[in-house]
Amino acid sequence: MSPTVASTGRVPVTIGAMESSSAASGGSTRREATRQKLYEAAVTLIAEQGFSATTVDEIAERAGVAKGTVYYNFASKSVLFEELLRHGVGLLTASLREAAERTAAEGGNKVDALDAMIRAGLVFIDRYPAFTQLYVAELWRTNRTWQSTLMVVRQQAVAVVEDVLRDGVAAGEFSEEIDISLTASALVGMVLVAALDWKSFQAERSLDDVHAALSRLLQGRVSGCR
Amino acid sequence: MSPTVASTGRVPVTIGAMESSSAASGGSTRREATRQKLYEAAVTLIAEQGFSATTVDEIAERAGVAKGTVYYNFASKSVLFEELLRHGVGLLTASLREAAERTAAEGGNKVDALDAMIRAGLVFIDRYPAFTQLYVAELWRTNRTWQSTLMVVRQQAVAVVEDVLRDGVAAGEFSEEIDISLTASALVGMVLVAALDWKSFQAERSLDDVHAALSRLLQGRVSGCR
DNA sequence: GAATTTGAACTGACTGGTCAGTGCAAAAAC
DNA sequence: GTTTTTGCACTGACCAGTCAGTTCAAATTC
Repeated sequence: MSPTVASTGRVPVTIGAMESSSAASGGSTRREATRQKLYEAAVTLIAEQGFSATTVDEIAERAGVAKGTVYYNFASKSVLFEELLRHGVGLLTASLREAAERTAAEGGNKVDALDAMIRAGLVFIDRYPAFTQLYVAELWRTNRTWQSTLMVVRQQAVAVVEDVLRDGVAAGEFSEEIDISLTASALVGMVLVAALDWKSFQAERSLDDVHAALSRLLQGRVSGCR
Repeated sequence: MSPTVASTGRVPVTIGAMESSSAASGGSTRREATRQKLYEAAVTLIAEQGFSATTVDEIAERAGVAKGTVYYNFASKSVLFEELLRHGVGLLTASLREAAERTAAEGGNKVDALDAMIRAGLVFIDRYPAFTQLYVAELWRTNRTWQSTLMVVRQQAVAVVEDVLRDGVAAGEFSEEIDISLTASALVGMVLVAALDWKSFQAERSLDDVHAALSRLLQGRVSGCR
């Protein structure tokens, strides 16, 4: 699973191994490896500086690859970015869905499922902080070429949360009066911002600390609970 | 309060009137007016495209001003941006603090104060969506010239929420076990993301709808409340 | 199994264009 | 007459994308 990367002492910001056309055949693993390196280089640079401020030369240099290679592997700078987005959000939604299904299999209720998804979200952000940062920075922008990609990808992620809320209402666990989509957004925001603040400003805290704080908030154990 | 803007049919994205050195003296209002126009132009363009992708020529053009005027009024493109940030967050914190103080004066408890601040946050985002968007996009970035400005400004805003939480714990209204800073971050995130999603993807909803959904979440009336 | 061919992968110098910031003389506003 | 704005030409740096050429491992031929 972990990619075979050259010996940079950098923090692993891997966006996971890509399995696509070359799964069964022992075929072009080389190409996948360079694409992976480019993803890793691009994700941190763009998270730090933004898309426009990051040059293709920088990405190539950090990936340890010539500029031409970038264009051999991706049609353009924004295509590279779009594929990075799609790939990263794919990992996130898979992880969220897995968390929800796991609690269901273990006989947990829907609050447990939400709680497990919060943890899965935190684990994801803990592992891929740069990706998360970049995602948040681009999500609400308009007028950009990858806008449609972003919309699709956002909907995938939010839908997982919405599904759990819907099931919870159907099962009588949540009030019928909750607004599914607004509540889902709010929950996502809660996790996203708390986690980014955690990573940026108090990195010394443990994941369990953050999870505990968010759980408390979710279960209304902060504000009295009438 | 509402600025005297030229006759563009554009949505008012004003960042409020600036009172600084020219408060008492009836002095150079003219200069302030062009600065205001530049803020308005810059905030929407940067929100849409990002800082680096926005050119000074564009800003000048949208403000209906010559390029030279931009540099007559601001030392550089990033100085313009920094002052925009400081100014906008100043408005936000003032509004949050005012909401908290108003409920206190009316004899409300701390949950009421939080609720009022949620509403104040929503009202702010409703009025200045572009500013909010731009703020979120930049907040967690590192390695940029205005990083320190951003940190200061963030701390101001979060501190208002933290103060209310601290008071609530002291008054025995909130559990002693809550983590002040993490909870504050989470609450801010809840409002921020829900509101941005509202403005971006379901602009037809009313502010009251959004407020109601967030209130419910705050008071734990979503997840059973045991 | 040595010699030769093939082609996917990669390279990096180069091009055409863009943009932040400057300089300044003249006009307008106050 | 001072402050502010205008218009516009100019510079130097920077950058996305191109392309002719290189590399090398595997396939093919003899």
